[in-house]
This record gives sequence, C-alpha cells and structure tokens, in this order.
Amino acid sequence: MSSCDTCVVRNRAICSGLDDREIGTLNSIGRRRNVTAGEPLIWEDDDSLLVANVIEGVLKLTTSTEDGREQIVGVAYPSDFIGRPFGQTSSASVVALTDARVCVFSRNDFDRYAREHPELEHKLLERTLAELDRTRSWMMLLGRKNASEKIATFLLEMSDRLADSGCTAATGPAKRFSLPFSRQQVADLLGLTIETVSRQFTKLKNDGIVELPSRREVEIVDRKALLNLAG
Amino acid sequence: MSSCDTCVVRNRAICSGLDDREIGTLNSIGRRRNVTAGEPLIWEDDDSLLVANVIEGVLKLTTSTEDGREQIVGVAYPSDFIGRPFGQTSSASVVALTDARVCVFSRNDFDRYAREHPELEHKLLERTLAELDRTRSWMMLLGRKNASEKIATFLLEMSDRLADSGCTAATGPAKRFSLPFSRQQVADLLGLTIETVSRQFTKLKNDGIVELPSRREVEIVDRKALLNLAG
DNA sequence: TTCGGAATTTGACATTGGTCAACGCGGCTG
DNA sequence: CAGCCGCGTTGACCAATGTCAAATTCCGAA
Repeated sequence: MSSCDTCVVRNRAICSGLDDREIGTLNSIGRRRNVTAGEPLIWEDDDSLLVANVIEGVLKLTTSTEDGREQIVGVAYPSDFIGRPFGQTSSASVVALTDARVCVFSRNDFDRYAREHPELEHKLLERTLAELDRTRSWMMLLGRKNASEKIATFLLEMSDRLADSGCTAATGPAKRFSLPFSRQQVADLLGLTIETVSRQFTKLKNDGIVELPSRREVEIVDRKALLNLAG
Repeated sequence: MSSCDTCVVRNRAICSGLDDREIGTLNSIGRRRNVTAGEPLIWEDDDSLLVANVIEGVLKLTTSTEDGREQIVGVAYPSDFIGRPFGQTSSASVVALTDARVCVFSRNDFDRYAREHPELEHKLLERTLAELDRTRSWMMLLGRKNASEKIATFLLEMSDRLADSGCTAATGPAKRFSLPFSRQQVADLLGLTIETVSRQFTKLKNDGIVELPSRREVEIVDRKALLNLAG
C-alpha cells in the first residue's frame, strides 16, 4: 500500500485520475518531506533538481534582484504543483511560509514519468494554464493598481483562497482567517513597502472595513466596501 | 497538400513533431486568418471560443479595469500560441500590434484534438511553462523596478525578442530595431504613464545610450550601460 | 511574571512618478 | 503647399508612496 492511498490531496492534485498501478509507480519515485516555516525548498537560478506536490501548508515563490529587493511571484497551497519540469533552471525560489508537507520528485524522474503518462501531463497543463491566468491578473494589480486597491484585492483573494483549503465543501469566502504572511511578505507580494502596507491596514481598520484581532488575524467586516476598493 | 507544408513556423510552433497524417487532421480543423494592426482577435472575459498559433506579426495580451486602465500581460510573436484551451473564458484580450497572420482553431476542436495527441499537449505544456517563467520575471519588473530600470529592461528584452524573429540563425540581440509598440503601449506594458516613458527615452538619448531615429526606431548604442540600468 | 528582541506601527520628510496643460513634429489629405 | 490631426514631448506642479527614524506592541523564553 502506498502513502498516496491516504493522501489528503489525492483527489485534487495532478495525480488524481491515475489508476492504482500508476499511482504505485509514481509513489515509488516520490517521497514525503516536511518543510518548516521559513525553510527553502528550491533556490532561484539553481539547477531545477526537484518538483513537488503540496500536501499541506503554504509556500511562496519569489524572485529577487541582486540588491535584495524581493517580489513574491506565486503562492502554493495544498494540491498545487511546484517546481519547473522540462527545464534546466528554476526561475523562482520556493520557501515555506508555514510548516508544510510536500511530496517531492527528482525532476528527471518526474519528467520521464510524465512523458509516459499523458493524463498526468494534461492535468499539469490545466494547472499551469490556470496559474498563468492568475499570474496575469496579478500583473494588472502590480502595474496598474494603487496601494489601497492592492490591499483590498489581496484581502479578498486571501479570503477566497484560504476558505476552501479545509475539508468542508463550498463554504464560500472566509469572513475571518489567519494570514500566512508577515507584513513584509504582503509588501513583497503587492510591490509595496512594509510601511505602506501597515498604513493601509490601519486605515481599513479605522474605516471599520476590517478587524485585526492580532498581527496575522483578519476579519472582514464590510466585504462590499472591500470589493469597491478593489476596483 | 495542407497549407502547413509551407508554414514558416512549422518547425517552431506546437505543431512541430506531428507527422504528416496528424498535420493533415490539424489542418482540417484550423484556418489561416489575417489580422490588421489594431484589430482584436479575442476579447477579455468572453467565452473562450478560439485559440491560435501566430504565424507572422506581433500581438498584445491585455487586461483592463472597468475605469479603463490597461495592463499588457503578454506579447505574442511568431510561433507563439494564443488563447485559453480547456477553459471557459479568456482572461485577456488579444489585439494585433502589427498586421499579423494567425492559424486559428475553434477551442472545442482544438481541445478535442489536443486530448488525442499527447505530443502536442506536451509541446503546449513546455510553451506554457516557459511563458509562466517569463510572466513571473515581468512581475518582478512591475512590482520592484523603478522607471529607468523598467525602460532599460524593456529595451533589452525587445532587442532579444525581435532579433530571432527573422529567418537568420542566432544573430544575437538586435542592435537596431523597430518597436511594435506606441509610447502608450510601452507604458501599458511597464505599468507607467506615457509621459514617464517619454521622459525616460529622452534621458537615454541625452545620455548617449540609445539613438531614436524615429518614433518607432531604436538603436542601442551602449548596451553595457543598459544592462547596468536594468539591474 | 518579566524581559528582550523582532515585528509592526507611526511620524516627519523626501522623492518618484503622475497629472494637467501647452507645444511640436510628422504624416496625410484636400 | 497648407492645414489638420494624432502622437509624442516638455514643463510646472502635485500626490502617492518610499525613506529614515523612533515609538510601540507582541510573543516567546527565562
């Protein structure tokens, strides 16, 4: 029996749709790995040596300039695929934001396996196309939205993304949630400074649009107002 | 005999690698179409009805806010694939920047054909992964670079991209080229205003880093300086 | 419970890039 | 050839956001 049998993302990750024998083979080339919050899994510009499925936790994908500016270019949630198959180098670093569990494969093994399993490649293609859509809409945010629109959009996206990561079905967007990001990380995601992020959070709180019970907790009080601000 | 036989991107587009019979079938579901500069091919948020290969010309992918701000989220060159297969709506508009020729397919036909041809899906996957890499590095530009870094990065990218679109092999980056963008479009690509773009161009000219013989022509005089500015 | 350090917030000020308005250039048309 | 129109450039000014520094809060460890 493979560990895939009890995998919580078995029906959502790219391995869904594989039959028992295929899963067995895939299981034999992959292994579970725990990553603690803050620990890197993949380095930017390194040889692309491994790829992975996220089982549990949240990870950030980042690119950096030589002088240390950082931009978060993606966020991976459970069932997401990370890493760069079919390529020599990764264009982004991957670092765990929370303690996480992933199912890792050597890139070579994965590439070979994928080429032999069109159904898996198809799942990966659908996922990559969806990620490209999301990334493009984030470009709109980075290039054309102001600070308050960025923050509002961010909070709404968090409320959506963090809602269905649990097991409960279609609960809709979360009203209250715990951010997997520090203020600095929010800044790196939105292309702002930490001070601007902080000021915008304070403003939303003062305007009665959100509650901020603690540094990481957010409660959306007036969702409609947020939608307005998001533009 | 299919029109694919004489297609100039036959060996670079996702249809490369298909055998004669397969190309024949693909040819039977696609058709050539000319698009004149400024003409739209796909509308944002519309049902995703068609996908295409670019044969000749340059097209922009854009998203817009309700109040008319626009962000260019991608640029398609010959042999690139455009449109959103396996999805209900397109997340971006596609508009020709120059007169262009494309090979269009109905999305349904294409989806069906692709599902039956893993080799084609694989090519599409590789292309999508590469596009995602490029898009992510553009996020770095939008979120963390200042105006002069943006312009320098843009000119260098143009110099690379426009170099090998011709037939000559590996000529390296172009020293002189004709921009397929108006100043406004450069602004929409870089997340700036037209005035800022104009001022930065003027500055590069005054500093002797580029020559601007006409509105669309650029000659890179001091590539090293541009590389420095790009950061 | 207290302490210490990191994260966050706040304030004062500087700077970048945006806004608005006028001007200029170049190409097209009559 | 003259006039017009769209695109691009330039200038003056302004607002949003970044920078730097200090104060405050939070949270975990002793």
